[in-house]
Amino acid sequence: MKPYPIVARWRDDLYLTSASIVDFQPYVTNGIIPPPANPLVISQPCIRLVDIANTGPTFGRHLTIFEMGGHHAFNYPDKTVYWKDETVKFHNEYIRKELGVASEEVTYKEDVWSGGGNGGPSLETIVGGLELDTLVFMKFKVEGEKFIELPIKTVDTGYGIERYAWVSQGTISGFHVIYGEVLEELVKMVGLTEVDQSMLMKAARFSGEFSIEKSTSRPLDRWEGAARAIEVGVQELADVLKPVEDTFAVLDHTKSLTFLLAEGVVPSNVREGYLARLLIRRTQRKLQALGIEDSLNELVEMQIKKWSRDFPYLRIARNEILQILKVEKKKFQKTLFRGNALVKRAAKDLKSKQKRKMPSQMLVELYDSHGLPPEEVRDTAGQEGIEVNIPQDFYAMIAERHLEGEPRKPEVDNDQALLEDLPPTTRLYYEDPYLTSFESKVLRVFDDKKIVLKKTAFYPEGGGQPGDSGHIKFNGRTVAVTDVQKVGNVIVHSLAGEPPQEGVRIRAFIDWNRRIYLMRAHTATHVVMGAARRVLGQHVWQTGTQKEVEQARLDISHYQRLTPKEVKEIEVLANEAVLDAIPVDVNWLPRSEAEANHGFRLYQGGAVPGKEIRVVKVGDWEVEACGGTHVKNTSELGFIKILHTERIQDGIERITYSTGQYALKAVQYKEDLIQQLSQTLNGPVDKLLPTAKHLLEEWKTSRRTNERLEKALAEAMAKESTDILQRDEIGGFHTVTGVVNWVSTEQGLASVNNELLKNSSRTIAVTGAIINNKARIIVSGSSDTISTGFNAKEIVYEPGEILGGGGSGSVSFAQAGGPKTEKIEEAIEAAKNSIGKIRKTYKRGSTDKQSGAGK
RNA sequence: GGGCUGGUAGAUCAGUCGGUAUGAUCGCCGCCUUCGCAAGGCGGAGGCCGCGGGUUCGAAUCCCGCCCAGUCCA
Repeated sequence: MKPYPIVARWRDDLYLTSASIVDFQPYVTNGIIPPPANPLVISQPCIRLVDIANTGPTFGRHLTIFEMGGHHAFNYPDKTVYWKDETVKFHNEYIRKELGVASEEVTYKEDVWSGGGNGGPSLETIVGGLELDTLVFMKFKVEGEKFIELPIKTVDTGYGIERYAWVSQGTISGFHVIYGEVLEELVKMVGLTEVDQSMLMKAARFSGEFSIEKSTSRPLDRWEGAARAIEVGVQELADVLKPVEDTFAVLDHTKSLTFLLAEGVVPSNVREGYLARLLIRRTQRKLQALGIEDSLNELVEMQIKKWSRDFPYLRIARNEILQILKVEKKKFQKTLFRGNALVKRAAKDLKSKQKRKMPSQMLVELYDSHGLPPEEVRDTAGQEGIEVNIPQDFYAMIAERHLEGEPRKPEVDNDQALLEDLPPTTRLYYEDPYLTSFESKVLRVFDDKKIVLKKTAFYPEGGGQPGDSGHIKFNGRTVAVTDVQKVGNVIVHSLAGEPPQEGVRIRAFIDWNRRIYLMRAHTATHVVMGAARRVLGQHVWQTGTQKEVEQARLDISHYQRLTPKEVKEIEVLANEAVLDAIPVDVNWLPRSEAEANHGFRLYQGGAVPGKEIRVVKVGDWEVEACGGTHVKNTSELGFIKILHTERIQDGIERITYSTGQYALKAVQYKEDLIQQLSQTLNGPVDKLLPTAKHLLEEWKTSRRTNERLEKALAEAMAKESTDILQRDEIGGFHTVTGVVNWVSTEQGLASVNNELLKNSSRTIAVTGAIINNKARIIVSGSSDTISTGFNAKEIVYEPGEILGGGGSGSVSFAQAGGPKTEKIEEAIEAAKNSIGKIRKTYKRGSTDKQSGAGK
């Protein structure tokens, strides 16, 4: 068999292909479709990120990307291909006769294997201390504690292809044999040639002990044994091994990235895109440690060159891969730049509080919210003299923050059991999507309002297309159909009135205007998808859709915000497809035939269940597996108008559009807006932009002018002795009080106060004004007043109450206000009275202090 | 899909208890200095405090919604 893609698009329970058997789950292993061959052999590229920390340290025992050789046999109750004994026999023959391994060097270790809901006996085979493969005999379905025997028993073998190569060639590390010339090139770039080769050779014999254990508290422990055995210091050994480990890891990660990006995985903060981002950032950090931080693209190019001999599609995707990496690297640099500035500020803040250590909670926060690895934080904070201890359970602390809020399970559909005895409903909407009315018999009535018909043209909700609505007629009555759902193979109609009896014949009518627009929306989605891929590239995949009558939306993977230019190009191309009047063909094909003819691009809408797949083909424009109803020809869409785009996640763009009359309506709506704008601004449509700019400029200028004028007036008022304001001597203060009726803003009134204080160092200013139909007064005092017991905040409480509001502020500056504008003079008088009482308060205050009563 | 940050001058960011944005640094403009440049000194311009609601006498600040950006987890 040819290998399957590395992104498991045909499954909704996995992002990536992690084993060769994944290719055949669940349809072959559950007996829904026959295997493409039986028995079969495959070498399947797989990605697993669970061992990412040890990829590098263990010299090749752990990898994130590897090929799993599998020979599989699917044993049916009536036909056995081969099982345990033959499998072991075949394996043993291969090892001994083909590879020439001596019998006594092969160890078989028996165990019980379970995973992914299946289980059975297994054998691990070990040669020269290295586990080479696992032979699994899947015969149980695992449900909790129970093992239930499966009708189809599958031989699931996994041969570690890279491990075979390593063992058979006896190189220092697995990476030497996997990457050959790419490794040599990288070693040159890093400058590792000066590394003590003999020490590396000696140490390699102990590389099985080098794995990073989560519990290890001291980072050098894992090299302890090797260092003792070859009689060097552990630090000396670590200095040699650290860059070697990083070099190995970089080789592995860049290969993983090459395969992931080639299959259209776009780096993102969600789903498999996040895995790609994780790999890029990890690789980038290692490249930095090795001192070759600018060589990511160069390395990936080398990987493309090497692996496209076996996987030619890598070469086709070359330009897109490199472009995506470039964009992603820039994003990472920006994040780091921003983050390090943040760490520096945090460190300075800690220093100012006389703290020398960074609390671990801060470290967690920096990683979780800002993506800063703890090591990076330690380095940056260290430069500011702040000590950072990375807790042993750092990542557990992160995990803890994400524990709350388990994803809620979808509600269990109880209807299914109720309807199990019914035959599958005949789906007239597939036979003729243009059928608007039909006759049928009522097979089942339940829940007082739900009915099942023998056959129906009502489309049940699915694939982002809402269910149809309409009505049924029987016994001279008419009842509306409000919702249509698929339950198993049966279609359930919800009614808005009293349902017919079981067995009654009814006549049904579909709300056709609604349905035809849902069909247009659905076909338009395929057309826009095809256009988007042509404009943006092969990495564009559909990640979700929703169709409505007036508009539909399509979410696609893309690594950058869509530019208005790209959106226009997509719109133009989509409408070209409409003008070209492309026929839409629908065919039911066996799963393997559909995959063979059209590739895994079929699964745009996610995994599709079933033995046969409904393939919707819009000429050469777009082919997708799809269960929706479609128009016969793209010309029926009339016109596609993209309404807007948004970024719903990093790496996912949402495009919203309308078809036909609704598209026209959208254009007309925008035209109306422009007309209204033109009337409001009193300018011709084609001069709207300069008019608006001009207006905005003018507004800004006049606002500034106003501010300046108010300030100048305030200054003038403070200097001149006008009779607007009243000047008194109260309780030893100069007071300036009164209503300033020409100010229009809080700032204006404040600057008047500010200017008044400049008269002397013992001035108290109380000014009021009507601002926005509310009374407002400000009380402030100049420098000496505060030390003599003046507190603006206290003065302002009473006036605030008088005005029907409140007041507060600081010791030297306070504001009060309220809706009772007619009482503004009264409020100012109250403030003056309070000022008169200050001295008393002050004296009493000091008396209290002497008597020791405190406040 | 869920969690967590952030959005204030051209850039990076302060802004405490809701009460005048005397905002800071860099950059920009002018002047001084110089044959000229850089550096330095002095002065200046530059803000719908992301958008829309709400609470309040009063919101950059509190509450709700939206938009934009970042990040972690599955």
